[in-house]
Amino acid sequence: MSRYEASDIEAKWQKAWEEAAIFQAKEDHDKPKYYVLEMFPYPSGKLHMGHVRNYTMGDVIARYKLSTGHNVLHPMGFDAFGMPAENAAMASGGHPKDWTYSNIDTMVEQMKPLGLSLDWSRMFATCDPEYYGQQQALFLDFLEKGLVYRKNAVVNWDPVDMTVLANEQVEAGRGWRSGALVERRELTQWFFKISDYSDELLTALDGLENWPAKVRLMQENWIGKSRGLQFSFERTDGEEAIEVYTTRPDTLMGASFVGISPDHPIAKQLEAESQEVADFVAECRKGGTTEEAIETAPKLGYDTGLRVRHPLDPNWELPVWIANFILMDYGTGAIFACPAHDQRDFEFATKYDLPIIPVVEPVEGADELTEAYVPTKAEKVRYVRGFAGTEEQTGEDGVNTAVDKAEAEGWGEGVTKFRLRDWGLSRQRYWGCPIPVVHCPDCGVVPEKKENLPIALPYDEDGKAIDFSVPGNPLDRHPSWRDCACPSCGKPAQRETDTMDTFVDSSWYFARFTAPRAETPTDLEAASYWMNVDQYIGGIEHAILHLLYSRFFARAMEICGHLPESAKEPFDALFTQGMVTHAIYENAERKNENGRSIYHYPNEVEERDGGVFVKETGERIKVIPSAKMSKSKNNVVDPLAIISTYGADTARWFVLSDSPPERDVEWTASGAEAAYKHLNRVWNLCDRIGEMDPDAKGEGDEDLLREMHKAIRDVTLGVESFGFNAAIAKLYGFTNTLSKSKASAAVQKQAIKTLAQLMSPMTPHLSEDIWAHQGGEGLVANAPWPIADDSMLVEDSVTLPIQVNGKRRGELTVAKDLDKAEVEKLALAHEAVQRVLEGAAPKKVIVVPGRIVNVVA
RNA sequence: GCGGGCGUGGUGGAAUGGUAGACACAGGGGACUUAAAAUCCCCAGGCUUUAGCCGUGCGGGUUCGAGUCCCGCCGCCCGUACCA
Repeated sequence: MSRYEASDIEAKWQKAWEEAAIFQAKEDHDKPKYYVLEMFPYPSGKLHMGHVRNYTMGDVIARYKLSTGHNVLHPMGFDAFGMPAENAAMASGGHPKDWTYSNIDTMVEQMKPLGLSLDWSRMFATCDPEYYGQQQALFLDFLEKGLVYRKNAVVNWDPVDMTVLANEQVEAGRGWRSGALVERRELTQWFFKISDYSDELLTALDGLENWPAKVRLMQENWIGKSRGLQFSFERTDGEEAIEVYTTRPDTLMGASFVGISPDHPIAKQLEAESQEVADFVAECRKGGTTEEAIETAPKLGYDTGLRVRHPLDPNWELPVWIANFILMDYGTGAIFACPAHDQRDFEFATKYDLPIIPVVEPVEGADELTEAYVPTKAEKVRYVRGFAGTEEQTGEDGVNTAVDKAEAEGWGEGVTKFRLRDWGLSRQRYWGCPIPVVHCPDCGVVPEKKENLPIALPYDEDGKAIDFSVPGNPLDRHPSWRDCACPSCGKPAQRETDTMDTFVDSSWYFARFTAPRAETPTDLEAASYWMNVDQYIGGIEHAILHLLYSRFFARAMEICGHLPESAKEPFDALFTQGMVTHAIYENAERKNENGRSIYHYPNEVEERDGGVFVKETGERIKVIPSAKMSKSKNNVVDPLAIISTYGADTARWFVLSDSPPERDVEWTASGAEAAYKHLNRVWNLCDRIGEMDPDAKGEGDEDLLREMHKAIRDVTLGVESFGFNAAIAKLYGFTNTLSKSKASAAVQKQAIKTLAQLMSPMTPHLSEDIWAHQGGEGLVANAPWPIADDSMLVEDSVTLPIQVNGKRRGELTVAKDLDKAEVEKLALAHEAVQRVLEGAAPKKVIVVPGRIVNVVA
């Protein structure tokens, strides 16, 4: 009997696949194409279990599709620009480029042993000049089509380091390095006009049937289409009126004040005139730029002293307040506040003692307001201070009649607005794709010429390495790179030193994979053949931004002729997988010198006496289950260690087995061990069957074949529906059946070969070995997927549970097609039913054929 | 704050509105062994015992029937436009 030596067989079969080049994708119009893509990783330098799970899922699909006669494209690359490389350069010297490419090498080394069916010949990194040069060409094309423009936008400003901070570099309102209070500051920045596509991106969501409903809903809410009323409040001082937008014009008679954003032109004018206003606005600008920071900040207001007239009653004057929770980016940057029916306005009015005037109340009558009354728009309410429509109507009708009336009377206009803002792509950083424009004193902003692309990042500065020890963007202080000739007039000019948001890099890589070495962004023929991505797999954290930006990019690329019209929605099907988690072991008896918790590695602790303890010191451990793997919590499990102990097949089997793919999976050492034991059982089973006399007769051939066909049906269904954990449960079941079977050698051999095939998407190496051992032809990776024989799946009898009043009381085994009346008769005659009925007639009997009988007593 | 999701034994989880706990892990018992490991077999939601009762985060509702659908809470996770 031989032993299962994973490392031997895995290396052997990986070599065989490579030699046969079976995963290299070529256009082949005789077969249906299938493009499967997992979201490409950031090259952190460490592969983690989340990657393993993500890529294994994609690999199962890719290998299954290969077996079902598809021409498969399954590429891999790296999302290689971004802040961690600059942070590493800051922390330990070196250059982001060296750090990144060395990490990529490491990660490829770590990925190869997994035996993924990837076409490595198509690999690229977004920091390759060949890639980002084509991205610069796309930018120029977009610019020409009017899809790019410049405007002012706010950034996080660290006043001590004098630098722009990313949102994640702001911790509790302070810069992460300097500790200074962060301010919001305006800069001129580049934008993609994604808002041109708001309606289109919204309505097209309906066509994405193979996307999770939750992702479509999240995008729908993010785009945020709303219909409301836009109108003006006349100022009592006769100056320019204040224009507001509201989605609840029906509550206009509950207006308490008019609020403007601290960034509103009127606020800016007052800021210039009054120190008090300037101080207040400065206070408002403290803190980060995130929506969360702004929305959760304590509400601040300043009464400007300005007064406006209510549009429905010229004698009614309302004060104008500057309020920190009003965003200049949305609507007109000014609102009217109705505290009675908006919780934010309610809190503000309570704080500043402004009137709270109810407009609507529940039809059944109102209590005194202790918080804003906010009924849903579909709910029928009583308008006690309405001005349009009937007294009792739904909020929706109230809004519509209010808009109609305003339009008829000429003081307002119904307007559709979107929450979606244009995509700011400028980053004041080095390690990104340079924006290919030049600032010329005479010609202004001039696009770079395409023949000058790529505008490559400088590696050094006058022979010295780029310096990251000082805050700010090294491109800004790099004269020999920054100084250039104007592409238009040839006079001295300066390059744009902002680089692109890394979301730009990931918004078209899927298209580039179809022709990764093309001299243009895409090769239209290759793109037309391979697009769309048939199955895209990635984390739910990308549900909105990455996927929305990619949808926009596909449209913009289509307009510029880089993608066919059919690729406007680039991802036909989307699957969002969960994270890999691991328990955290927190020391329950001790903190470190800074008063922070101490976390222990899994191998530092042991379980005994019903508790968990540190092996060395015996200190008690608090176990926090299912936490996201994180370096700082010491709960990261290294896939390489698992692979070297058990092999890649074990790691692959385990990450798929225990949890539904869309949910988080908890990594447990015992789970990996169990997966390994199972693969050993399969190995031994193969050995045992291989040693049987080929002519040996046995019993139960028919039964084993039936189970085999059921396994084919169930595993196929599981793989096709992303029910990998369910497929694996079936494979456990079938393995147990086979190992107990006394069937003839020929049938057992057929069964183990089928088992190897069914396992091959998950455990490709072991399956190849079994396949070869049992005399299978060629590679199992190329073998056609088994098809279940329907005639073997038919059952002639069925066991029905019998319920009385919805409670299970017994069961009944009957012929499959026995008619309802007969089933009812048998059920009523059942001893358990008789006992409950006590001779009384049932009120009702429900027979669901093939499923259940329920007797209502 | 806002948007989205999730919550089932000791653990991971299964269950087109139709037998809650499949399949595993950990646990208990047994076989094999001088012994152990490995392997194999059996048991196993809780509480009472031959039959029941209680059980899918909490509280309501719809239904012949709810883990599943609806309403209201609680907790955790993701996103919140410069983390990728």
